[in-house]
Amino acid sequence: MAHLKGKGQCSICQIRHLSIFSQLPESRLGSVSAFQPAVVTFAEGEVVYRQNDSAQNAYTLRQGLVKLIKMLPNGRTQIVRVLQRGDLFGFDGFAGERYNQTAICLTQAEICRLPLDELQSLRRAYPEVEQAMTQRWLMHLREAEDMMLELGAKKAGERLASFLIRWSRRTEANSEAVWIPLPLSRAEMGELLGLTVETVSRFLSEWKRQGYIAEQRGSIRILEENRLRDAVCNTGSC
Amino acid sequence: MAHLKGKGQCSICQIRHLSIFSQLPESRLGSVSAFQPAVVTFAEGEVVYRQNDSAQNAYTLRQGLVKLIKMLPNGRTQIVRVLQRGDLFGFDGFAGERYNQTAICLTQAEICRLPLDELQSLRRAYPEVEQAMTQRWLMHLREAEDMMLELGAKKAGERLASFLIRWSRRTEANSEAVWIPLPLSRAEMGELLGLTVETVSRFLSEWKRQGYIAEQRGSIRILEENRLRDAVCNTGSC
DNA sequence: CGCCCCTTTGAATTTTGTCAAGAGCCGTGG
DNA sequence: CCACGGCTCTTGACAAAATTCAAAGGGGCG
Repeated sequence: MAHLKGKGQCSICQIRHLSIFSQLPESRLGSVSAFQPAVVTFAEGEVVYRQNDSAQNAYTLRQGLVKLIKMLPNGRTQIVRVLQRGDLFGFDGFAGERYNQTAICLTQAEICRLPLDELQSLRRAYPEVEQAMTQRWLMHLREAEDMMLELGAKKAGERLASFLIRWSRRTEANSEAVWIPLPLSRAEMGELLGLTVETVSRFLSEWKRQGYIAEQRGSIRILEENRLRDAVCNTGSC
Repeated sequence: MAHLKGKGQCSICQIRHLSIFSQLPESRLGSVSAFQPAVVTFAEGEVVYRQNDSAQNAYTLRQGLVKLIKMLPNGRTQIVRVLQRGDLFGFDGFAGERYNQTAICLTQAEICRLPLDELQSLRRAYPEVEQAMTQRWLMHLREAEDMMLELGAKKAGERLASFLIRWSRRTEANSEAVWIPLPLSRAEMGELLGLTVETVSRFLSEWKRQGYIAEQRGSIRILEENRLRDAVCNTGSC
């Protein structure tokens, strides 16, 4: 079960530079009680919040990975985003009253919990915070649009290949021939890309046979990014 | 070619209640020069701005419909949003320097042009404007996520059916048995839903034969919404 | 009227999903 | 430490879905 680790202290937080509070002068962080939010730890697979729950808190991811998913009544699932360190999520309360997705931990995770009303006051009080949030929302909107292009205009192999390349770039500047953690099951990659487990598995196996990629215990290595891209995106689709 | 109609006057603008300036007290609108933005008319098919152009202006749609599209190098395109009266678009300049999509008029359109730097000052000067913009961005983000679910988790018929239903609700509260303008070609519906012209055409023909929908000169009428939904979403997918 | 574009329809083909079986991996408990 | 049970992953064969290619029909506009 989710476990309250204690009060966080923004002033000494190691990921603050990645958070929406990155631009706040340090002097502002010391005394204010709003800057001592609850830090909660979650095990792999645990739910942070559920779609349609009433939205009370926003969260900042400190450690680990979290997926945001949406589900159809029949159970088919779509991952709409995979969150990283420093990402703010669960801010749906600013737009409606209920969460619009379900947040589930992909790995063990450490998450900072911010009551929405406090976050609202912080936004009002500190233009830096307001601006950081806006910046992120616009970025997310862009990413969501990019993802619509992936899902709507590319086929299975193209989607999977560009996902792998994007994923590895997101952790490593020079992504070729480096082991990159990829804690997503075949099923989860499928849910992210609108494919079945089997389709994902088939492409990955094929690329491993070809030597374009290598895989090991939840990590992946792109050996031949160009040939991977070429194999799949031969018509200029990536 | 796009044609400058003149200066708009926000104080007497008929769609102001739909715009990001809806909550501004009327007294603020009179004298300020920023509230006399350029009004431009476009013909069907004309481009308002292009992906990767440097972003100088944001726009508010006054009349007509506009699509925002993204394109792959190989020409496959995805419509990421269809804009309505009052919608703000082209605000990419707040997040990067370049437009992230191409905006094309689906019909003849009348569009209000707001230089981004002026809009930026307005945001700073008027919290109502800031708030209205944020509200819309969050809404768009939600819609984008909903669309990802459509594209990733539904099949052709399901996507098309729920698109038609959403589209008709968006114009009419009680959408059944009312003629709703639908100025999208088969190709465009395909680009929106990640399908080919032929697939779209086949489903629509079939539903017309079944009497679920009727069509006439760019308008559509949903005759049997429930049966349409049932026919396609039998497994609870809609 | 004739041309052009959009749409419809059919048939063949490709892509992806479904079903089923087996292999590999991991943690648990004996 | 090993065996067992429950997973995820892989692979094959088949089925379904969607695309592609081709051709013909229709409607609007010059």
